[in-house]
Amino acid sequence: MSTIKDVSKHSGLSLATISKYLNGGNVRDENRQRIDEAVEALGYRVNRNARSLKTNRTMTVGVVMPTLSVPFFGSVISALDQTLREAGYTSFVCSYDFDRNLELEKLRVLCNNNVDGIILAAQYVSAKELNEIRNARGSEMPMVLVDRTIPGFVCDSIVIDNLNATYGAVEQLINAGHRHIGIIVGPLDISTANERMVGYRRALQDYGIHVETGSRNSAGQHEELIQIGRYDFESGYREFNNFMDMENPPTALCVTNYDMTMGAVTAAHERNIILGKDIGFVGFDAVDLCRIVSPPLSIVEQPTHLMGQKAGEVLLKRMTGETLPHPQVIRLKSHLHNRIYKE
Amino acid sequence: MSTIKDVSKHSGLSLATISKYLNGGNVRDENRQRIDEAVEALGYRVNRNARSLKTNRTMTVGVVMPTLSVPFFGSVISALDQTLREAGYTSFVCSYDFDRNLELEKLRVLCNNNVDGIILAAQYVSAKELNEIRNARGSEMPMVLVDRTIPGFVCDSIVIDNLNATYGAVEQLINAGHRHIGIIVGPLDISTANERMVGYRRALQDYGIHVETGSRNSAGQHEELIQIGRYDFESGYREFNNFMDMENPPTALCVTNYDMTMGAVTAAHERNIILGKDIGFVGFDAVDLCRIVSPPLSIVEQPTHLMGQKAGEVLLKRMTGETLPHPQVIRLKSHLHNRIYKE
DNA sequence: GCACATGCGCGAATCGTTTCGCCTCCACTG
DNA sequence: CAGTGGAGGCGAAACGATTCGCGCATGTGC
Repeated sequence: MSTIKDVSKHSGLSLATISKYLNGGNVRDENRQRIDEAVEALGYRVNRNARSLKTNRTMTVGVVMPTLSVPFFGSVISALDQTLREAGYTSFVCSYDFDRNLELEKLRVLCNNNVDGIILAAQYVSAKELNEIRNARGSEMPMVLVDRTIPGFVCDSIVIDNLNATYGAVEQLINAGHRHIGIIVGPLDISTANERMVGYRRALQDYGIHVETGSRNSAGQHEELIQIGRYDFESGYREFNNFMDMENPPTALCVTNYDMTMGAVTAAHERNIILGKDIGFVGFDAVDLCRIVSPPLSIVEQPTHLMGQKAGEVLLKRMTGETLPHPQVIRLKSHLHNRIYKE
Repeated sequence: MSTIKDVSKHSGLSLATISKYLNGGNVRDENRQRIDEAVEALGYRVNRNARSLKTNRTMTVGVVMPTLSVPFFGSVISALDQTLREAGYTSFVCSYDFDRNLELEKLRVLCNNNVDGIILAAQYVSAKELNEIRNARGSEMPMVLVDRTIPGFVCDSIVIDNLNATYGAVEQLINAGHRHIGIIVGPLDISTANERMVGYRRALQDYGIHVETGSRNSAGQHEELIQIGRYDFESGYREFNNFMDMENPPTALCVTNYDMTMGAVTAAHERNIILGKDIGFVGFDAVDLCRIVSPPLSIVEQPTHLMGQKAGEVLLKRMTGETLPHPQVIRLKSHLHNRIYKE
């Protein structure tokens, strides 16, 4: 592999001159040609490791996500990547596959590999650990959280207005006449899941529906209308069935992410329950799905593309050292596709 | 940020000794402790750029995929990552979003960033370009193709036995009594798509069904039973409708990837055509989906996990310089979930 | 024709590691 | 007790780039 020294020899110019030219500096026209020719002849390409060692910048960004098997994150990443690429950065994506240790490991490896910034959809990692990671190098690593925030960790974040998302969904169900409404949320230690639950509670409250919901069945057991799943297919499937097996099942249901929506729809299908007709239903994210099933589903769609774009923009500002007012938290509105069932 | 020199000063030992210990060498017990203590006290972490500059290895692998919004690739990546991680490598994923230029760019950037190996699901890039990229550095960059091969590019590959996948699917349709069978394939310059078409043709041939299929409509136009889509939702949607609008539409259909299957199912739904009942149907990949729709769909499931794992294993062997017999092409069997429609 | 500003080119130091070859020291053997 | 061998430590030279400060031309204004 040829180095800048070879280019120097081939062109008869000094290292400094070559380097300067290669980094956008001015050289005499004659020398410009000689360098170009030498580079071409030798097939020279800069060694990024050497450059990074010297400059302390890699022009790469690490993206850490809980999984890559869900369209939601794929779509965020796509927009993110495009925004960063336009500014000359390359993004490297890692998934931690919902594994706590892996999440930490990936973050550490990225820092060590000297990315210039990190985009993170955090799940298990604590504020303490994040602070440690962010300051592992001399200066503070630029970082932007997406989709989820970590309580106690002060950081730029791009999130959905989750509260209003479920508020709107539940409100719609109430307007359709429902009073006994169930919800399947994700693990409450994920901020997103928690906020969605709060939105649900508040909607009920505002409409004067008793929130400490659930009734008691004939055995006197409390029948809880807030079920906590794990954001996966099985949770949606299982909790849907649990709801329907209650003595006094809800007449409407809100399911708050993609996989759980898929699970719930599957369970409904197996029980011959027609969503939207037999019970009220609002799902999340599965926009494709709502074109397929019949009747169409009401779905909350999240602005994944915008989210990725904003995250990229904020990170870019931080990386170029632009002084921003304290951590920015951008809250994006989701969109409720409201399909009303008609006979 | 502290360096190995600081550790040296703090511990009173030489650079060479520290480095040796940090890389698994033996030092006296007493020194071991002093180094550990110094590292801890200073929060020292090796600078990977410097290390890579010296060793010419990064312990990272680049993974290049056409998209991250499809579960198929997410699942391959997950298995891949796990396999590589167990061997001490970190994988960085890039998507080229079905963009030809981006595909090239991502590959080049990865090579320049000095990954130790590359996993690629190639689409537009030519054998010539790939050879160039593979040899851009002094030695040949270890590389494994997944899911797709590039004609003329000699390389380890892990692919599906696509021919038998569609052969089996079509055979099943034939056994169910169909004779006028359509197929929606992907762009024929993707090896995978091409092979799937060949499997379709061969099945028809073997069962003595005229292959240069399609009939003529009343206007004398040829009605083609092989439709070429672009592996996306819209293609599936559009081509399904085209088939159904024919004067003499096929009585059964095979759709050969995830997105197109989704598109076709959606179109069928909108036309009130019940797949499996009104027309024979076999889709690809959408395993979740077939639990949802009614009646269940017949689906070809690809062994994504195994594919990722094998790809990782082969790449590891190449990277560690293990001499393998000439390029290995591993062909994995897919699995046909055969759901027979009963009244 | 002279002094001065300006634009370019160059030498050399530096980034943080690894590694080669040599040296020291100690324990063991005969 | 001298000789030997092996383990572990050390100094110094890389790896391939960037960059600081200096010096040499060339061009400008008087």
